[in-house]
Amino acid sequence: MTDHFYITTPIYYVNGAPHIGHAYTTIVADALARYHRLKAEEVFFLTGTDEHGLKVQRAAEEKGCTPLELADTNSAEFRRLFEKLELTHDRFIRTTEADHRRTVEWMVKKLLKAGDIYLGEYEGWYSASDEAYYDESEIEDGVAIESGSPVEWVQEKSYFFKLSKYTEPLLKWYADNPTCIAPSARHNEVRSFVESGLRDLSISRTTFDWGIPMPDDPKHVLYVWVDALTNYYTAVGPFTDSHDPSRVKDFWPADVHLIGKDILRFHAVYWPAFLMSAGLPLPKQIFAHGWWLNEGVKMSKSKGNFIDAFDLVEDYELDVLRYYVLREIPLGNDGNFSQARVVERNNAELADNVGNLVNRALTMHGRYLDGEIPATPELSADDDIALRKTALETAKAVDDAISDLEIHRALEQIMALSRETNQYIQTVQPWALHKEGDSERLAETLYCALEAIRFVAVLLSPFVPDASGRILDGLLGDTDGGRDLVSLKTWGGLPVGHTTKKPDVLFDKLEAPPEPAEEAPKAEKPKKEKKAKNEKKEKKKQASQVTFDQVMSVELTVAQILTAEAVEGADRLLKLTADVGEDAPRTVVAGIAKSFSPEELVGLRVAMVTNLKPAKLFGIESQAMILAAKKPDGTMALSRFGEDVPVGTRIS
RNA sequence: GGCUACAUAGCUCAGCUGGUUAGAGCGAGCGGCUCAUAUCCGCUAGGUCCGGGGUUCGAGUCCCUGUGUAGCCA
Repeated sequence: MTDHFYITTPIYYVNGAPHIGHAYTTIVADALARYHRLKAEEVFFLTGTDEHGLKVQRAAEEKGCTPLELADTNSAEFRRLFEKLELTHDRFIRTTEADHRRTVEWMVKKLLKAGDIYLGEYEGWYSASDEAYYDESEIEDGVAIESGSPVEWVQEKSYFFKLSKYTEPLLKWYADNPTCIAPSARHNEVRSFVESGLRDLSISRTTFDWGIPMPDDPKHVLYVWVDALTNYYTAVGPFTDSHDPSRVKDFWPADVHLIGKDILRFHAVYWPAFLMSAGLPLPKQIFAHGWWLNEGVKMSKSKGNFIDAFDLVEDYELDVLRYYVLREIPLGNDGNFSQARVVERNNAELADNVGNLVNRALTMHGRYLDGEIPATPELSADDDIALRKTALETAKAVDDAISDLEIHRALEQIMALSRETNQYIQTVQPWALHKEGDSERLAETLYCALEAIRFVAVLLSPFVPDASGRILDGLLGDTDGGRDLVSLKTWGGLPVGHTTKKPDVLFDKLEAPPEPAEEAPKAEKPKKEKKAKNEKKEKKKQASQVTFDQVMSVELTVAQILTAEAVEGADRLLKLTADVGEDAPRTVVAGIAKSFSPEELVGLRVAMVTNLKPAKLFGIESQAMILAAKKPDGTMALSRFGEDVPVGTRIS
């Protein structure tokens, strides 16, 4: 029987532009979906948009269009993004679609039938822009403390769901299924929340009408959660137009609801309670991932520093973007999105490690064996056997890591295999075998290297699909098989006699982004210019080139630091005096106090610019400039000279 | 204020139920190869495992406590 795998992302609220968070969740889900397809499982990957609610209704009023028109427009943006990201969702669901409405109505009727819904009255401080009620303690001066948005006292009839009734069943579910909420810290968090007692949940509103009406009481529309959460059931459920009865059987319950940590409670408490009430099986896992910081700074509406999802697509190759976000942090942790780190990961791991491996191996294969894949060797050499062992173990380790949703670990394992294959080549030295004319051993070693590369490429393909595909195309051409995870159960899957073809450069090396100016205030992110990548690169190149004369116009001198002291009131400045080979020492103010104490500087011989126009800093005239390198972690390093270089020596 | 995590090499982190000289990647230093995208390979890093107390023959690994950070709750 074929295994089935059902993975969902949240549906995204059509209120505002897609940002890195939307892209991230959906890329992760896409990678997992691709992985399971590669295991020959049947996969259903669902994403979509949440389109009802007061905020959309109001925004539409302001724009002078209908809520549906606004939803159409904004939902299309998400679809456009996912198309650009080349995501492989099986359905993009919209809560305004007819089958979803049918499903929600069915769901509410189930809850009614279970006796879990009653009409009550809700009142409280309500913020329309947050679509949330706030507790008295969360209000200050008429605004919600957390979001800063205005609140008003609202009183309305409302239907309630008897959430309180499910306190014990939920606790039992958590206890019986230790991984149903992940990571484990989230499991604890949810459990302790539920242990503290649950209040019934208001599920309808009368203050707006953009939503799915309450069955038999259309004055009420269903408030966000019953509507939105139910989408997961809609997509594989019995009310879709296709009415394929096997689908709900095969795909329900979901294997993973992937979510951001901000909506954990709704998924880990409300949703299972609804399902219990409706008599449906509960999801196998709800996994809450973390958030990205923008260069170390938390993204927020008030700061306006969200990383625009379309900018990401513009700035990076898809493979590189995917690899970075999947590799850099464990799913579940917060992470820091740093351009410098993207470059490091790309250059060190994708380009130098994998890219160069493929290139060197296929070059030798083409040159030494005319690109023809030799007969599968019986392995006898220790090196060969060890490589095979690592390859097979890596495939297993990757599978284990993925089933725990430890994608970063899976990628780490794949990188280790690539690294070991480089080591293998270095050890067996095919070029030497070629020179010696040992064609038998040469064929064996190249076979092993290429087969290991096949493992790397297949394993990498859910995460870095384009480059992996190109490696496999080069290796396998249009021969059958060898491209899926099933083919990695055994070693020796290369098509014997087939002629390989070296792919074009797999991963371009990227240039490190310029360091942000030392003293520049943390301003909003500068508007990104959306030039073609090549054009950008070319520009950078030109800007970074100077003429010989320009270089020579800078007077660089070896100087010895004589004294050093802190500058009062400036935490990164030091006042130095330095012998530059002139009659009198010069005074220099240098911005290196964060990295060096005055004591450790005295006596050092360093490089200084000695014809820089003097400048006053904190009232002290600086008569030269010390050269320092700022490392990625922000600390500084000085160029240093030994005692053998006389003070005052010109550097050129 | 309550609860729950976390605090390990310059950086990012592994270290399961306690047990020989605490690991990886990156960065840095040195050396080697030349098939390769100035790539690759090898060696080197001597880190109070946040501070303090305790349990134990033995603790980074368990307990208590202090400090710091994060999340959830009130």
